[in-house]
Amino acid sequence: MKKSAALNVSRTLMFAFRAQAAAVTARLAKRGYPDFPFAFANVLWLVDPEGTRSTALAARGGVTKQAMSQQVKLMEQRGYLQQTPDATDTRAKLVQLTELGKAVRQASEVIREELNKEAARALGVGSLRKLQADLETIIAVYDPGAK
Amino acid sequence: MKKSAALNVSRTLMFAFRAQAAAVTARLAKRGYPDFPFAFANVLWLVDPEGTRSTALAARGGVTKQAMSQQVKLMEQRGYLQQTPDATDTRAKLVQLTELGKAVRQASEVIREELNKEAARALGVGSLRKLQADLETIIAVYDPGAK
DNA sequence: GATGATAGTCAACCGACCTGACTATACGAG
DNA sequence: CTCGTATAGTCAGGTCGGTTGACTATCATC
Repeated sequence: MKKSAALNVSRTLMFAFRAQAAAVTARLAKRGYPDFPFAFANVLWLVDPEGTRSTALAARGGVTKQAMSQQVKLMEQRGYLQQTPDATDTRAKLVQLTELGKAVRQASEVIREELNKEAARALGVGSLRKLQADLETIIAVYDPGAK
Repeated sequence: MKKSAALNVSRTLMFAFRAQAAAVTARLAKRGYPDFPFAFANVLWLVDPEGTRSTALAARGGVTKQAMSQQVKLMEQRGYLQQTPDATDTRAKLVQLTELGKAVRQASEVIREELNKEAARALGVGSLRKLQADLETIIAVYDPGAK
């Protein structure tokens, strides 16, 4: 009757997340950006071209503004981001990608596509799309209040 | 043409993982085990009835033996686990669930089933199974060397 | 112009992991 | 039997990514 491996989405999800994060950092390293933590890549993906307030980044990233502001500071120190005052609000700063930041982001986009492609090769494009959609459904089910 | 939301399994995976972890801890709290971190639950699931060496737990959990041994120590302090010498090897200890540990594990099993059921309701059982299988495929693709 | 929301910072802390160095026991040659 | 190597586990110290709480400065509104 082979019930297939016990249904444990929890564990699988965790390992999938880890594997994926590890793959991204490994490949970034291979492309000339070693010591570029996965969390940095995450932030990179949240910044939009005109620049974004760190508060907004925090919201998008699902973390506190303090956490995000710390990451931003680190990434600024390392030259991936810069902050410029927001013309429309003296309190606010716009977080923007530096040239270096844009380069890493570019690389990370390529990597993401690579990974997508490899996943699609293993699963089929349809399945991959469905995977993402189903994950989103699950997020909604598990965490009705979240972003 | 609605390309549907950009294919970004990475992000989705992360949020799914977070949502799921949050759901588990929240429900454990609701069942009378507050302050029971998700990581504890993870360890709980790894221990088998006869007891398991912490090294083996580490391997199953995908972490170093030091990390696992620290978790085990914490959980022992809180009364969820106990360690007894392994008769077959003086160096080794067998990690076992205490009564309390068994109770929490029981609760966590129930919760896991709840979550599975809710996910299955939203997706259909077939999709849920496929989701898990596809995630496993992806793990294999992204992290060829891992467990 | 007082009042309350919002942008961001500072400081302290924590959880979960890591590496490196170590001790004690086990075990398979020789 | 003992010697070298492998294995079980600990200790110490550090890192990374996040948290909460308290605060300042600016904005927006009534």
